[in-house]
Amino acid sequence: MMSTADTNSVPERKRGSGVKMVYDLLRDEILDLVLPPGSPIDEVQLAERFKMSRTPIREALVRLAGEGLIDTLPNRSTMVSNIDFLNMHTYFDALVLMYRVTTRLAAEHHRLEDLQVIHAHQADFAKAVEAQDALAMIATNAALHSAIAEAGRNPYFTGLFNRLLNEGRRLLRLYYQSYDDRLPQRFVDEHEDMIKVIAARDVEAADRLAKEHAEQIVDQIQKLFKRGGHLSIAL
Amino acid sequence: MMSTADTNSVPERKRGSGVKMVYDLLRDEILDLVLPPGSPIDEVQLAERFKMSRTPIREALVRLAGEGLIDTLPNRSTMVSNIDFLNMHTYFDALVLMYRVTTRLAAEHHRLEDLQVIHAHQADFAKAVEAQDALAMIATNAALHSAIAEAGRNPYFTGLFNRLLNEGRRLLRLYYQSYDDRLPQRFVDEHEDMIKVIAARDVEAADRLAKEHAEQIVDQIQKLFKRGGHLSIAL
DNA sequence: TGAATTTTATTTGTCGACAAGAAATCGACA
DNA sequence: TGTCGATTTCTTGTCGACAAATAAAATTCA
Repeated sequence: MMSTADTNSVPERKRGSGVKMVYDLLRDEILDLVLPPGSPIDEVQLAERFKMSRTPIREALVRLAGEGLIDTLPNRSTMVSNIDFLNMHTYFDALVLMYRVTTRLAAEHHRLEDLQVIHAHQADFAKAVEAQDALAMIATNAALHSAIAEAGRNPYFTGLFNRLLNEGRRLLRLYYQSYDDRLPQRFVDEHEDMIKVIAARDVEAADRLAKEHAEQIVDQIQKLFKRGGHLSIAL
Repeated sequence: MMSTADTNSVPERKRGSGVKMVYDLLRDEILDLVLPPGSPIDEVQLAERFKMSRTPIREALVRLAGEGLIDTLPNRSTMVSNIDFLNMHTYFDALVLMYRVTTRLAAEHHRLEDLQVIHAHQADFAKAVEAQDALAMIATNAALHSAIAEAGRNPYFTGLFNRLLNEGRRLLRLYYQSYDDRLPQRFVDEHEDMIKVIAARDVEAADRLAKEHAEQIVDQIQKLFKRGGHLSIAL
């Protein structure tokens, strides 16, 4: 009865925290491509891994399915959902529009305290670029734009936009991975300009810069696809 | 071994159908205000009502919570979420934009078969208006705009838009209930015009008409709020 | 009487087990 | 040997029961 010595590390989780833990972790692993599209999700395996029953695992999976991050074959299996490369332009159309609308609204409705938050995120992004840390760039870039959206004070748009950023996070990850050092510096400057016009409450300029910023990103990614032909990801 | 004769009335549901049934029904009851905001949702009660375990009930509730239709107080209770009257203008901003963008895209990308579907929904809507059936008007109007969005062929926008339509369905219901007979005829005409310019692939006109259509609705609802002061709904 | 504290009650979160469904495996027959 | 059918296996969906957390009720004490 001694091998239980290490098993003593029973997590001792609190009551409602199990699902959130599983949800957050799976979500991150999916969005960071640790679990590439098509990876099978096994409930029992997860249950063992987290030392809990299948019930909370299941709840986390239902949530992930609700966000389209996993696909569930009835009675059969569940797996990480595919990245839809074919309809990718539709995603970018949506992303560009949301970039524009959130930035525009931020110029209209931001308050002073918002600018501080935005500046902080921008600093984080610049730091990530300088450190050439692709993963950090993704996270801080998303955080920055999310903060801008928050400043626009429209919960429907922010919810929408965050959802879109998440759905695209896997794509963006590919992008940042390929151009992992040189180009992002341009983003820092573009962000700087956007923040300036937001602070100046110049709505039209904000709209224009956001559009250019977004379309530049889209261009780069599409160039990437043309060059690479296809990507080193299991579909 | 025959007293099971009456027990024979077991629903005999199929395996995966329970959650969908509960989800659909609760969703409809919430959106149609049969369950007004604030109504408590009792798991055991639902379990008895549908003669099933709490597990599938719970899964349905998790989904509904994911769509924001119910709020869950940890360890305590779950209830139908409130309609946010304070930030309503933010909802309308989002709705107007989505009306515009989906209609515009429909003008750009629709195919012949889409028009038939759209026309069918428009006929349904006209019929509902003629019959002065408020509930049918809501359903058919949503179906029409949803079909237009589908014709735009951008799944991100259609998903977003449908979500928005659902979130606003409770509000729209109030609207249609008050102006339950005269005004909607105008919508029939406006819809007719919108469909015409979509068919003609006149993108700019589609955008303009959608904007006017949406803003007219918003105007009417806001007039309603000014007149009524507040609404006969338990917050 | 009123406030603080213990007790009870109700509802949720979690568990282990069982049954149904579908694919994979095996076997019979042509 | 190939095909069809039965069987096995493996995963999911559902169930009933228990434990934790919180609110309400009851009790104690000043």
